[in-house]
Amino acid sequence: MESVDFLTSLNPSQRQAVEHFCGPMLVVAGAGSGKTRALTYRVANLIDNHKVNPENILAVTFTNKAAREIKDRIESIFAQQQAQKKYQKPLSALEPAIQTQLRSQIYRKLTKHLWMGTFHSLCARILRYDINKYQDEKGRQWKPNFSIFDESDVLALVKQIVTKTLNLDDKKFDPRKTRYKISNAKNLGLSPQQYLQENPDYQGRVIAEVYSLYQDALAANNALDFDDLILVPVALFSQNEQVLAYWHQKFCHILVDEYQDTNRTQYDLIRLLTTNGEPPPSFHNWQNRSIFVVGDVDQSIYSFRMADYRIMLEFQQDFGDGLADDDSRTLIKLEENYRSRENILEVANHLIQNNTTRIDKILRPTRSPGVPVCCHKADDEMAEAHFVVDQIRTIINQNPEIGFGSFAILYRTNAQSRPFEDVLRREDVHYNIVGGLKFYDRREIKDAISYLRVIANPADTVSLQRVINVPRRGIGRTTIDGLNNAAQQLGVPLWEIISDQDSVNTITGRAAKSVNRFAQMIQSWRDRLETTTALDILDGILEDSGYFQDLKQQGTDEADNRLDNLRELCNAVSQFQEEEEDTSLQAFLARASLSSDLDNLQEGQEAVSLMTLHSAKGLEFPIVFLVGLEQGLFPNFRSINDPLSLEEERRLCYVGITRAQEQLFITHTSERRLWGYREPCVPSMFLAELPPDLVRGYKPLIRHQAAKNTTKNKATKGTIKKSPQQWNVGDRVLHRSFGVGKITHIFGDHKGKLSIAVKFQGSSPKIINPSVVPLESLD
DNA sequence: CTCAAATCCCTTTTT
DNA sequence: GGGATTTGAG
Repeated sequence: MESVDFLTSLNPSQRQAVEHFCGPMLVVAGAGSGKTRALTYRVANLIDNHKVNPENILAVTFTNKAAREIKDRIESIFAQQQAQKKYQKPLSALEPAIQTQLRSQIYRKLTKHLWMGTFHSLCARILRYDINKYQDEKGRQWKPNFSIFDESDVLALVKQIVTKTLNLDDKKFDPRKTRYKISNAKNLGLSPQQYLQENPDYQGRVIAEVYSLYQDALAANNALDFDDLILVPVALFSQNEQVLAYWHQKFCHILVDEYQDTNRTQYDLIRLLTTNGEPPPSFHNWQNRSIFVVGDVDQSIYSFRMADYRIMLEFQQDFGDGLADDDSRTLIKLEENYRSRENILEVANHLIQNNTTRIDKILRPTRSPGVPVCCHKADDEMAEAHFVVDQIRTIINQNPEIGFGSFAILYRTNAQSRPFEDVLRREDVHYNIVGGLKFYDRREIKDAISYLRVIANPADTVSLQRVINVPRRGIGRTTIDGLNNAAQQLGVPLWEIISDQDSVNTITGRAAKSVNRFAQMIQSWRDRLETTTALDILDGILEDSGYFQDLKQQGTDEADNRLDNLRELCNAVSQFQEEEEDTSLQAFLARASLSSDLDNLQEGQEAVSLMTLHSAKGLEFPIVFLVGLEQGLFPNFRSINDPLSLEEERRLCYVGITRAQEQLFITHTSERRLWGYREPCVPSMFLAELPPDLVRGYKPLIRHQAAKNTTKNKATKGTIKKSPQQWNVGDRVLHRSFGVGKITHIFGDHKGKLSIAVKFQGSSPKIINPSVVPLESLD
């Protein structure tokens, strides 16, 4: 096979990343620098030029959508290649039928065998094979037909444990906060016992107790939560050498996207798979093996779920050669931005300079300046929405070639979407909203999924209780309590009682007949599990259970809507059956639990996109509206007093700005309805941190004078308080939030921007630009 | 056992 | 303002 010609379209750094074969590699890739392209081509290159078997490649992406897109692109690359080879024509010049045929050949031969997806979906797949080999420290075990509990299932369990089992004051131990603490513990890789050791105080003891009971409950339901999907493989790999060895040998080439947003447990997983759990130097045998990670510390925005960008900063020490950036052979920087107009990029660069925790990295524009960034102040959230929609209309009227799909409205919180939805709907503009109340969170969908879960996993008592009386079949509280009691006494899942006619007849009264009929219905579908498709099971159970009939009978608009949603669910199942290799009910349930709203966002649909800044990560749009830039909203009030959180908010803002290709609008309001009350709003502090000469429509009130001076003379910028300061390695300095630190490096003048590395007590070294972030010398 | 009214969170961000 | 959960009457 001739070499792949896609390499010629890359810049030298990208090409270096793509052609890297064995050994470790860290790619520091700024926003819009073509990192997804590098990742895609690298996989293609491994297969094509290095003859790596696709089965031996593990690629972790941040969303399922990204995985699907990368697979599609790889398919295109090889289909293109085959078209040239077989027909001496470009792919697009061939008959559609031939094109499809080529693509499906590539799919069967190559992309189907790639292990590509999110940490969660890949781990769920691994567990499907091996979870029966796992036992936790308390002897809890799971079976391969485990359920994946979503956030509401999990919260209900924790709530029950806190208020019922332990009879605690739920004011003192808020189930939500307790759940969050358990999740954080899991993301740090801590078991209940380990958590207890680290938190021996009263509160820690209680949380550890809840955590342990919570694990009991999960095990009793043969269920895992999201965090377990990663934690269990890590624990399994740590306790079972053979299992680890198998997966280590299988995954020779590992790629991780968005590495700055991995957490400790995810890192442990990657480390184990890469090193087979062996300490250095023995794992430094990189023959036919690589670990390739891509990320950007400036875009780390998931610390609330325990993501830790220090993991990325430590890559060179962990896996790489540990040399300084310029000397390192295991580090590549992608610093050219191909996405945004220069003006937009400069605004982003200027903002992010205010952060202290950064990697020394610059992002160079490759595109012409374009129009200035536009800032608009609206009276309230309705006026803000009207402004945005007016702008969209105006732009489209002036440029008929631009479609609605070119626009995105990005906000900090999901709650901000409502006014935009209202105005867009009233103005008859198509829009696509990501997040908020998700499809799989709707009541009827959860009911249907619960039926399927009960069929797939008899131990899933949570789902069983959800559907046992839906629709109403006369099985009420007292009946369920009685059955539950019996199950608890015997220490068996509720299903064991329900499925035994004698038990049911003894325990319950009037309802016995209904319970027996229900149990028989579930069992009859379970018997057909192996021989019936997922779609037939879903359709069958919704019919048998009377769920469809109940909704049809109601005849309300709401019921009709629910019926539509259920039909949509059936469509999702049938689409799944067409797409996937493993069409089992369990595989579908895993996909349903792990798919995000974002995964369904179709491109090319001419609709305005609405989503949170977090959801927008990794996406790009020609025209972006960044809305609600108000102090307390963005940055969010919970972050304002914590310097580290505030920096994360700023990174979030940076992510938002760098989504825009051609034009960026920023809006804020004078007042806004919050919980039904009108609250006055102060412009976000981030607005004052943008370069005034590149932003039209915003005059910072406080720093106006200073801003004017600095733009006139860039060389003196930032030395606001003092005359030029001399910094030396070893100096002790004071930072307003990190306290006292010691200078460890001085990075020379870069375009007149000085960077110094400072080690503060209790944190990793920070790169600081002293002309932007005030530092006081103590020597 | 079912339904409607009262109450009680809520708003960070998500796989 | 609004949606989920809980309470109390029939």
